[in-house]
Formats: sequence, C-alpha cells, structure tokens
Amino acid sequence: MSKLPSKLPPMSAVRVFEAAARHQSFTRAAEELGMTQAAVSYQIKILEDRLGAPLFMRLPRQVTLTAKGRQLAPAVTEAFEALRTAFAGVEETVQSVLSISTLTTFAANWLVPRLGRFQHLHPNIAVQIHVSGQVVDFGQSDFDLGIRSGNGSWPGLEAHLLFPNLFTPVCSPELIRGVTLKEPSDILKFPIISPSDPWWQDWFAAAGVQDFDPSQRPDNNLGTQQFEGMAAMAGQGFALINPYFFPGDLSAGRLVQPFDLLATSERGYWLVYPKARRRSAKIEAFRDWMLSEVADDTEKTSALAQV
Amino acid sequence: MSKLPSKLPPMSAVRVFEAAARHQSFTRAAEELGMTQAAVSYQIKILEDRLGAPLFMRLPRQVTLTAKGRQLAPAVTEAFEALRTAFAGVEETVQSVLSISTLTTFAANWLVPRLGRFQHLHPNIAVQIHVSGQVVDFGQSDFDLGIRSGNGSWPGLEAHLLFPNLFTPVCSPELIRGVTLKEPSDILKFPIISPSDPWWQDWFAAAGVQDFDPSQRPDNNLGTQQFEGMAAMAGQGFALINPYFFPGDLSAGRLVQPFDLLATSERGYWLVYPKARRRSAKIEAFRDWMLSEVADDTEKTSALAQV
DNA sequence: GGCTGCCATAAGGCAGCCTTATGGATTGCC
DNA sequence: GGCAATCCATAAGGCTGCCTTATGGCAGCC
Repeated sequence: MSKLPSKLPPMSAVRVFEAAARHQSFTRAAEELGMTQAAVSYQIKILEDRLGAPLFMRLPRQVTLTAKGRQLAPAVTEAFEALRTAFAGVEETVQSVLSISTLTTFAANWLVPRLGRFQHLHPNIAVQIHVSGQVVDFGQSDFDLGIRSGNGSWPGLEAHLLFPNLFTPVCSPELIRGVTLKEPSDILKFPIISPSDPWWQDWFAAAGVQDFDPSQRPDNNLGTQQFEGMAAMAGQGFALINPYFFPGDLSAGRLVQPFDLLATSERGYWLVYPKARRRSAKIEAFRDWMLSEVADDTEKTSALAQV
Repeated sequence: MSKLPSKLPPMSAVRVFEAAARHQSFTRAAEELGMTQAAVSYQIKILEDRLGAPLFMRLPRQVTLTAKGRQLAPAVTEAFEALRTAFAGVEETVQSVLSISTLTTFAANWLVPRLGRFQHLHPNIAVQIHVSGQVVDFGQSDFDLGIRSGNGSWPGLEAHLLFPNLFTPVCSPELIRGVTLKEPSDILKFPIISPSDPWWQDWFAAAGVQDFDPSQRPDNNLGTQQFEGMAAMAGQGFALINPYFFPGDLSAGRLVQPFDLLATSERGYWLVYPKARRRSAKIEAFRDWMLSEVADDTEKTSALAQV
C-alpha cells in the first residue's frame, strides 16, 4: 500500500469539476465560471487523467457523473461551499471594518469628537481606533489607515497632509479682559500651562522673546493639548496649542489667540495608508471624509495668519 | 449591500495560503508544496491583493496571521482536509476496485471459475463483474475492462486476443465407449445438445456433412456453453463447445473431442480497455493475469489441431 | 561581526490554460 | 426526413500567469 501524502490534484481543475458536477453540464459550468465550454472539457480531462478514472459519462446530449464522480461530488461541493462562506465572511469584514492607528493627541483632540459624523455618513462601516504613541508599521500590523506626524515621505505609503503642526498661545477671553497685549513678551506676565513643553521655547524664540525660563515656573504639565486647551478655557493661563485642534473653541470665542504668530515643528499630521490599497472603498470613504473635515477646519481658521 | 456570487479567489493561491497558514511559514509551506519560497510569497500576495487586506503580518524572522487571516485559516484548512479525504477515497477505489464488463458466456464458462486465483494473487483488488449481452461503450460507462467478441479493432481501445471463437463437438467418454467414430457424420447417431444452435450447421458444413437437420431433433436448447458442457459430461449427448472454455475437463478426460476439426466464427474473445488507461496498475495486473491464464490453457489444449 | 534563517522583489522563461474553430452526435422541429 | 439547435471533444495557437533563479534586507545568534 503506497501511502504517499495524497497530493491534491490541481485546484483549478477541482473547482471546474465542482461547478460541472453541480450543473451536470459542461456548458452551464463554463457560463458560471466565465470561461468556454472547451476549457471546462479540458480541465475535467486533466482531473480524470490525474485520478486515472473517468468522472463523467459522456451521453449524447449530456454528461452524467460516474460512480467515482458521485463519490467525489458531494464532498467537493461541500468543501467549496465552506470556502465560499469563509471568503465571503472575510470580504465582509474587509469592507465593513476600518481600523485606524492614530497618535494619542490626534485621537483625543481631533478624531474622536468627529467620528460620529463619519458613522452617520457611513453607518455600515465600523471604525476601530487603536491609539498608540508610536508610528505603526503597515508591514507588521493590520491597520487600514494611520495618522502620524512627520514630513509626509514614507516609501510605499500614500500620505495626505491634514494640517501642519503649528502652535500658538491661547487663553480664555476672561483672562485678558481689560488688558492690552502689545507684544509676545506680555504673555510672561500670565500663568503658563505646561511651561516645560519645549515648544514654548520654540514659540518664544520665534517671537524674539529671550527671557522665558520655564524652570522659574511651576511645572503643571498636563500632557495632552486636549487638557491644556481645557485648562486655558477655564482661565488658568496661556496654553500652547495647535489651532487646528480647537477650531470650534476659537471661532466661538471660548479661546482667543492674541498673536498671529504660529510656530511650526516642520512636521505635520498626515493620514497614511499603503499605496497598494488606495482603491479600497472604505479607505477612500474615510480619506475623503477626513479631507473634507480638514477643509472645513481650514475655513474656520482661515483668519489665522501663516508663519 | 452588493450580493455578487462572491467569486472565489484563484484556487491555487488559496491552496498555498492553506499550507502557509498551517505552517506559519512560507518556507515550510513551499517545501510541502514542492515549490520555492518566492512562489509562495507571490501567491500569498495575489490572494491579499484580491481580498484587499493583508493575511499575514511580516515579522522579522517569521510570518503571523492577521485577524483576517485567522478568520480565514480554520475554515480553509477544514475545507482542504475534506477535499484531501474525498480524493484519497476516490483514489483508493480507483486503485482497489476493478470493474469488468463481460459477455455472459465468457463470464460463466471462463472468468468466474478462475477469479479466485486472481483474488488470491491480488487480495487488495476487489473485482466487480457486470454481465451484459451487449458490448460496453467505454465513453458512456464506467468500466475498467471489457471482454468482448469481435475482430480486435476498436478505435481508442487496447485489445488483447484471449482465444479464437472455435467450436467442436464433445461428449462424455462413457457415451461412446466401445464405439469407434470414423467420420463426423457418425455423430448424427447420437443425441445432440442444443441442436438449434446455428453453429452446429457451420461445423457440419465444415466437416462436409450434408444431412444434419436440427428440425428433426428435440430442441433442448440450454442457452450457454456452460450448461451444454455439463449436459455432455453427464452423458446426455454431443455438445458444441469452445475447447478453451473447458480446458480442465478436456485434459482430465471428463470430456472427449472425437474430431480435430474446429470451426471458427472468425471472431475471437478479446480483453479491451481504453488506451489512455493502459498504465493503470490494476488494469496491468488483471491483463497480465488473464494473459497468463490463457497461456496455461493453450498449453493444456495444445493437443487440439488448428482449423 | 560574520553567519544563518526568513521573507520580498525583480527579471525572465516556460508551460499551462484558455480561446477560437471545427466536427460529431443526437434531439427536436417543421 | 431534412434542417437547425444543442452539447461535448479535439486540435491549433497564443498569451499570460506562474514558477524559478538571483539578490537584497533584516534580525537574531554564536
């Protein structure tokens, strides 16, 4: 008894057999598979030669399964049914689940508050957000989209700039009521939220202010712009924030920006995804939605001066 | 919700995926499938592009299934397991079941009595005999071998002559004890079994006997040579038989053949099978066995004169 | 630090697969 | 009874898809 690992015959031939057995017709099977009747005949012959026994009896105007064919057909059809179901399931999730890897700051200050609108536009796409402090590698993980900070050049990735990484001091209107801020150094007279954030140094440097010394101030670092902006709105002092993260608060006057000066880190926030998958419907949907959201923000913040 | 018939991806790629998922390794899968690692990588990429989502995460020195890959793998493996089982089963029957379509006379007088020896030689081959009065069409039925009468020329079929369709009168030695048969016409003095068989006319004609008239005799037609031979051995008269069908009885003296004259129908008994399947082990086994049986018979009946 | 193991990718060739075209065989229809 | 239609087999031919070889990158390991 030779007990070879029972190599399976060519799968393409098996697939043709499955269709032919179901239809009991080569012509019908060819239609279903989108090929010619001759190709079906060819593939069936391949399989029969491989097995060493005929699977169909060729009757005048029809084909019928032989005993071996009948022995084979139900199992094969069942197996293919299982495969069809499995692939349909995966395709379903591929189309309907969108997983995003995003930086914490961006998720909290921008993405999460707006997600409801996307869900409303695309109720059949379930969005899964994975927050991470570090940039995702699409080769080693399984995300559809990523939000990352950088210069927009990543090999193999399509990148859309959402907005530059700008920052400028803001505060509550109450904090400076009755006070006229003439120049940037006037800010030093007020409490500064998260003064140890190095970007403060950058902004003051860009403004020509020399004597800002964070070590002289209480280090109440709040960690994320979300909290810093909230503290500023509560009148606790000046926060250094990216105006793109607070377009509503700025336009509604809950936050005011006393100086047009915007510093930049030369990096920006980018939406990225593998170039190869740019045709994916859900990716297109999310990208388009995101860019339109950004466009709306840009309108609202159009009053802001550029650096 | 588009509800297309969910076309299956290329089966060859699915097969590669199944092996790769099982091994969690492209290299190992390539070994199993007898191809190169590059080919596996290529096929997996095909499938991933088709699905629009990665199935494996490429980690430094290994690959791991993604969520979608894990969703797909068990079902695919199960389906392939079913396919393997089904094909193994068919191959088993292909190798171990030999179906023969044979003429009634041949089955009764020659094949069935000897089958035991073949079974003994090849205990793992199950022989199925289908007796039919008419010749089988290998294109429209499902037999491995056929025994048929004819001139040995059938397109697409391999044919081995088993023996010519000869016939000669025989009887029990007791029937003619003490009698000397000088010429063929002497047979007319004895009872004739199945006198209405037209071959009797042929034989007497070949022997130069004119006055044989079957209508003058009781028509106790027994139908098959098997029964006719048995009747002859029982001393009931002369039977016209093919000596190849009774080699043992002739050599043991249970039947005697008074005249060397053998008439022939110019047809013979042939073993046939589709040329395309001549490599089949079971067909080779049966053919070789059958031809050796025939050779043995020819030795036993070598005393018989040719026409 | 070289070595090994694993995967990706490019280039290139071959064969397998599919198509077109034709023929045979049977059925069904006037 | 002849003609059209249906269905499958087969031959010829072309193209593309698949596989191989070769190379490179990357990480872990002695």
